[in-house]
Amino acid sequence: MDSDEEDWSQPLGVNTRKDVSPVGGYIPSGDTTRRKVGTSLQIHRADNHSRVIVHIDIDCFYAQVEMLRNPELRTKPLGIQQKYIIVTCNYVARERGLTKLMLVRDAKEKCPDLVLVSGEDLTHYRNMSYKISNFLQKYCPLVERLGFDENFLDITQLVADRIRQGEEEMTVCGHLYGDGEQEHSSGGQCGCGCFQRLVVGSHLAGEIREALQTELKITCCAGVAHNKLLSKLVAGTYKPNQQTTLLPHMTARLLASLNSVRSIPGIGHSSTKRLRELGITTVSDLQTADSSIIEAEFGPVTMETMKNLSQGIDNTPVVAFGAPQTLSDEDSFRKCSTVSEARAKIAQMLQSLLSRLLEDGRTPHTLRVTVRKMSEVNRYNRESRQCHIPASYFTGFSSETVPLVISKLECLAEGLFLKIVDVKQPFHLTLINVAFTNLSAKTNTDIASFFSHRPADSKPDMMKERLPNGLSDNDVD
DNA sequence: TGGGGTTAT
DNA sequence: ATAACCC
Repeated sequence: MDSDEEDWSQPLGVNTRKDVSPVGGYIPSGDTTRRKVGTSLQIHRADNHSRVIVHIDIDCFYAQVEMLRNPELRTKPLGIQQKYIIVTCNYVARERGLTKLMLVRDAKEKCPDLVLVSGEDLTHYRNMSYKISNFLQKYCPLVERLGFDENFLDITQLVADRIRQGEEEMTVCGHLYGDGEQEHSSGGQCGCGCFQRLVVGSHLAGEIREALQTELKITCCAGVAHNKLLSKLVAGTYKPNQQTTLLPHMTARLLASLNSVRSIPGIGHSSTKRLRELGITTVSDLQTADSSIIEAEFGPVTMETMKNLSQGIDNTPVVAFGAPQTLSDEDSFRKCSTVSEARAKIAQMLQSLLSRLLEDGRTPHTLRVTVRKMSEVNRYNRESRQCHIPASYFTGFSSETVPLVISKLECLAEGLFLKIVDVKQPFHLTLINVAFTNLSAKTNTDIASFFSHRPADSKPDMMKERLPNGLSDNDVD
């Protein structure tokens, strides 16, 4: 009966090792087994087909949110504008040749009747984004967010349950990657049961997408595969509002369809540049490149990760999302060159951040200010300073005390700002970011009021308020 | 390009 | 504090 069942919760294969990403949050990697063969070290990468992963990619997310807010926009070409670019647009606009991250000028030229909606305030998008992730979590406990509009679901357990209940599907729900091409080569059976798992997974994905459509009025694309990398890559095969399933034997085909190593999630701008200097530009280049050449440039861990990615191997787990670790607000502009200007922008951002904090319920223990300075050469240069926020700032935090808290935080933020910018010299800023981090678990208001209603002298020494006193509160963490 | 996020060093 | 990475 259960002979086909596998223990998916335990790492499979031998010599399982959790690789540490060299940098960034998303460089997946696979398990490897090293074997001495003569004098050379052969590396065998183990592909793991035991999981079923779904990647959910909301169609032109910001545009969908705005069309829900104002249904009249549905039939019109719609662009979501941030500063002078269209960050995304609906499909009516795409049929007119508009693309993501297009300059407003170019977009208006292509499509004079384009309707523009400002998307600089992310409040509605953020709210809908969490609505969607929480909705998905009701179906599948293991949901990982990637940005505001993408989610990974590990539905391995759900699939196993269905198969145990006797479900036997013969055809996929939605598209099958590579279907319609010649050489089906034995129908893709791999002998480990992954075919049945992925087919059942495609039906679960279909049901989840259907529910998302009827209950939240949101359409999306989905990719179903045996790991995160492939589920994400295959999700975009048919757009919009469609889903695609990849069987392991078509992996090479999917990877061959990519133009550049840059198309692999996890290989970003910097790695692409460094690979190019090694003469590696295509995924095929990376697959066949000499491992020692890559290792010399990136080190052994990243080399293995990249080699694995180039072959569609990715054993990184889906990590359940939680409350965000950062609450930030930023604004970019052509020029900010006076302290009062900066002060006003920072005050504005603190305002909106505090309402978000109020909703969140947690209290931050660190404040960070980041600035982008104008530079002749178009460099990526941001500088930041952070400081501790005394816990007293947020004791008894409520909508009534917001103005008080803001004024204190403005002082902290200005202190940080002055550490980055020498305001005695002329300066030219193009961006300011204010962030709260180090968010503590929901602070129990009862505990706070318990202490604040006692006579001051009955407080334990450590709980006594330390009012802002010179620089003591402005010390770096 | 913008207004967010994450993790690693 | 910065530098990667993701959207």
